[in-house]
Amino acid sequence: MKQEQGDKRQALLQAALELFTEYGFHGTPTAKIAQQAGVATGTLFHYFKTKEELINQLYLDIKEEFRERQTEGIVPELPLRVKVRRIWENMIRWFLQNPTKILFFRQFGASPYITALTKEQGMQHFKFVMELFEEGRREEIIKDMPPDMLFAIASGLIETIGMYFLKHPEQFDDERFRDMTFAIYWDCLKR
Amino acid sequence: MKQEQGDKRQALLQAALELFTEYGFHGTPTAKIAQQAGVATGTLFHYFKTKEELINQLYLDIKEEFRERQTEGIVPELPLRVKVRRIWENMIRWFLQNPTKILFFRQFGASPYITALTKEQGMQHFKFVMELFEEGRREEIIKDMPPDMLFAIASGLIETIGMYFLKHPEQFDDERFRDMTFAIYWDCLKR
Amino acid sequence: MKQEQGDKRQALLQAALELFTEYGFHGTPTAKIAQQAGVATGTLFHYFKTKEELINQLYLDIKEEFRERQTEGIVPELPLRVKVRRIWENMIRWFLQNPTKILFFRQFGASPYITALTKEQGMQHFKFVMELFEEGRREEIIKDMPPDMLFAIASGLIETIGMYFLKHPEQFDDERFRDMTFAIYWDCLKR
Amino acid sequence: MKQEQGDKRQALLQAALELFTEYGFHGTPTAKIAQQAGVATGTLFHYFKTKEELINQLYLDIKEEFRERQTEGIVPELPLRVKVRRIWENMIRWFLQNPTKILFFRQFGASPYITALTKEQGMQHFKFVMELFEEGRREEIIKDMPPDMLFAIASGLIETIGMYFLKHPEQFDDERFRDMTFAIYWDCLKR
DNA sequence: GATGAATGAGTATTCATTCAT
DNA sequence: CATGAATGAATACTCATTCAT
Repeated sequence: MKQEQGDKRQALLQAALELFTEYGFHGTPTAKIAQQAGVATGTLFHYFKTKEELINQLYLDIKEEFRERQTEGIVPELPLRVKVRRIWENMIRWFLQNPTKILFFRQFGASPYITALTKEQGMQHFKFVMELFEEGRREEIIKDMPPDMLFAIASGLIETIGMYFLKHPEQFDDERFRDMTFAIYWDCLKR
Repeated sequence: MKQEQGDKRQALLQAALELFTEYGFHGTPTAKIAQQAGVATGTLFHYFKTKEELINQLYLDIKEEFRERQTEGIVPELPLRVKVRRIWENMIRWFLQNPTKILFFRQFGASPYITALTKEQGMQHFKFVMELFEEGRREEIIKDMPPDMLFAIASGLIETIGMYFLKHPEQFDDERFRDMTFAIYWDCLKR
Repeated sequence: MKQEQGDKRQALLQAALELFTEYGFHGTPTAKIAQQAGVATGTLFHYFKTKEELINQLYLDIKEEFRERQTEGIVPELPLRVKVRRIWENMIRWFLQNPTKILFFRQFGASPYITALTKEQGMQHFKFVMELFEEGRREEIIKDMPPDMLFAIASGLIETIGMYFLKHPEQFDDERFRDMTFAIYWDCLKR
Repeated sequence: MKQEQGDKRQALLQAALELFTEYGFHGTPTAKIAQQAGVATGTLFHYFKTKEELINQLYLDIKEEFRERQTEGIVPELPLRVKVRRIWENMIRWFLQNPTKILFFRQFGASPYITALTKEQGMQHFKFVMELFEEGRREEIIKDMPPDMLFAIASGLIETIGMYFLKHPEQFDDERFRDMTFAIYWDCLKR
């Protein structure tokens, strides 16, 4: 029984994620989230002060999970291009395994419900990649451009490619397509 | 007096655009749209059967305007790279002149309010560019990849770059930055 | 063309009758009445100051038509029972030929939309029958009871029988059923 | 405290009944029903999914109450005519004690708001009377006519008589009037 | 007379949130 | 901690009526 600590919280977040991506924030009443999570309506407000807090918490949780996955298998010794490729594959694979999560970002990344503070906190999760790019730039492997431009473009491109593979999952199993799309990504970044 | 034909409809669309990008669909009551457009609440429903129809109509209207601007100054004689560059600049410039319009797409492109039919109709507006890419691919100037992948990536990248310049408008006045960002775009596409 | 005088008024009343019996007063917008009558929305208000006036006018028009039909073929020489029978048949036949009209009364006879004044005016149309009953009472053919009780019961019973035949129109073609139901009616009235 | 179970539901039905008979369905906003019942506007929709459901529930509740009252004091040993008389008086008395309830049926029995299903369910409440009539018909006490005709006429007549006494309540205290009106009813039915 | 675009008050219903149990 | 009945502000949409043409 003790192992159920936080179970309800987690169930609420999961239910919210599924419903939000299918029906949108407004299309998803808190009562329905609670119902799908198998708890009473009041319980949601026990774990999250408001619906907005739930939304923002969900955003941060997903970002955090994303960050953890991103750097799996990365060791310092690897050459830059290999590191970038591995991170790239980590991200795309995570997208394909968690479609609702990337859809969540696509839909709500620009939503007024997500506060500026939350977005800023979410950004913290990408320090590692930004530093990697910066290193590449110093070594004249990566294009010489403002770091935030670089980051914006790289993130946007990954998301776009992820969305594409989400529609054509079978293509990702084909190494040629993986190489082709990574080539696009890399051509963008490299000098 | 006759010049006022459609004035109210236009005013409603404009008001909706501004309010939607600031407060979201749900955060914008129809009454507020009507008020800002300077018409009665009922009038909105005279022109658009539902709020959803207004939203979808707005989407299509903007896409159409976008399409018109996109191909300005393009003549058949120009070499492919020049055509692509010109279209690219047309698009970015239009973004900078119409920030609310690109924000509208960013926020609502994935919204469940925009119907699949509307999105499909919106796609029709990009035939010209798709054919241009196809031509480039046959001439072995542009990467050999599935056309929808190419299109998805190109559109995503343009939007990303547009969003970046929206945050740093002064950089777009500097030719070096324009060249640099177009180079990124072109590196993505070219063989 | 001159023969079309009043055509629109008549068309409006007819459209209103059909729509009211199908959807109720509230379920029938004036715009729909106008549309079905083939006139502009504003035109309705040219002929009837308000929707309520249209309703009340419709009520009176139908009552008047009913009154006209009621006494067809009645001549003073006939014995009382024969007169009553003939009136009875006139009424039932009119019901069967004008189902929407009797439905209109059933549905809206007690509606707050029909003003007291209208109902009183509608009553005037039944003087003839009331006098006939009174005469029968004096001649000790008809039960000795208060005239308004008699009239209420007789009217109620006719309507009930009319509604019954409306559901089973083929039975009215069978003389035995006509006799049977008239017998019920007459048993009510006669001493 | 537990005695308040269902109190709000009952209060809503009672308020609705009063307001509907006075102002009609359309003339009665749900907000007013809630207010008169002493509950919040949202509470109405907690107990009844829609206004229409409230209306139909009210219809069935009244029918059910009517049925319960109808057969009070009826024991099998009584002769048929006495049973019919007692039922008749039960019904008229109930009408006089519950004027809004009979008015409700008069006004809304034919309303499109009351669904066919509801009307059918309401019919179930009259099995007892229908069987009684059927028995009388077999014993050749009651006229030989189709059962639904008999039932329609008997119900219509009771309602008409009830409405009459509602307008002249003092007459019902006079035994002669009770006898007279029952005689009319019975003359209709008996052979 | 006839039109139909425009009006804006009115209404059913939803839903985030509270709180007594 | 958990419940779910109760709340009432908020909102999309309707519709009788007006009036400039």
